[in-house]
Amino acid sequence: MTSTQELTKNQSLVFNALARADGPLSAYTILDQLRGDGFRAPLQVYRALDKLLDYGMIHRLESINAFVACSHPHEHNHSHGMIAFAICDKCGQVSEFSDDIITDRVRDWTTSHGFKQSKTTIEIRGVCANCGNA
Amino acid sequence: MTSTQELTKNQSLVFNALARADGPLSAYTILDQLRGDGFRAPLQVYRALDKLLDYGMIHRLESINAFVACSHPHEHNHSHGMIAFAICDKCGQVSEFSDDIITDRVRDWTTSHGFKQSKTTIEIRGVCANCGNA
DNA sequence: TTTCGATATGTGATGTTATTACATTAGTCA
DNA sequence: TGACTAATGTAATAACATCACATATCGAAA
Ligand SMILES: [Zn+2]
Ligand SMILES: [Zn+2]
Ligand SMILES: [Zn+2]
Ligand SMILES: [Zn+2]
Repeated sequence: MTSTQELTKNQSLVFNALARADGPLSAYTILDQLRGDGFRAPLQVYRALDKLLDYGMIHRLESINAFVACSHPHEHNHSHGMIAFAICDKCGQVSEFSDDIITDRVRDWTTSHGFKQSKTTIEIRGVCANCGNA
Repeated sequence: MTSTQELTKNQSLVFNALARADGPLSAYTILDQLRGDGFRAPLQVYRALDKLLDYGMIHRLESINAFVACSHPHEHNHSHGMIAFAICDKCGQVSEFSDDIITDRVRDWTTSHGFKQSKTTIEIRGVCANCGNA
């Protein structure tokens, strides 16, 4: 499930929309982009997004209700640590990175508190280097 | 601005609704709870929430579209580091903590990338110790 | 005290994001 | 074939959030 080839038609269409975008897209923006391909209802987008999230090919940005293609295209599912996103509020660009020490600190807290973590969101909002130099 | 006394009527009503709740509440849940106090429209809630967020008295949980009273009632605005939330998907309980090392690591990344951070979200979803022992 | 500006409020309409419910279609495997 | 699972199509609805405009409240300046 880590190759674009095995995707269904709708999943491919949604993934390609995200992959060619230069930033995150909302589900309804994707829907509008794919009307020419036969998309008519939000569920067609959301169902594909759910699968792509499962496969680790895209990420959901909780703080802006949008989705972005994973920037590590050949290592889906991020078997390494948890992922952080830096989101520019000016231009919308998203930088994805992971940090082992943050991963460790979060795991330390959860284990010491008996908390079984399933998914962790780290989103840094601000202004990127390009936009800050304006 | 760090005392409940200086709040307006609507702000007090919304804050008290969150303070007496045992977990996060959505804006519309708050609205329903306050209909008896004269609330009729979402904006009455959202405007109060915005102010309370400004004052640091409440937090917004991005991953569940809900709001929670700050669990550090006497140190609003968290002049210390950034805050992380552990959210139990079973019972809804939220634990709030901050970690200087995580704060440092995030700041290291942002400064080295010229990214001016304004607000950082860290939300850990999972199952708390109580619910995990079921 | 009157005037003014800033803040807060009331209300309806609208915009945006996500899910429910049900019917249909397409592939898989006895 | 039949039975099963996954994927899809569609309409309706739910859940979350903001816009636009009118009104009210309060404190400082004149
Ligand atoms: Zn990724
Ligand atoms: Zn930017
Ligand atoms: Zn707090
Ligand atoms: Zn729990």
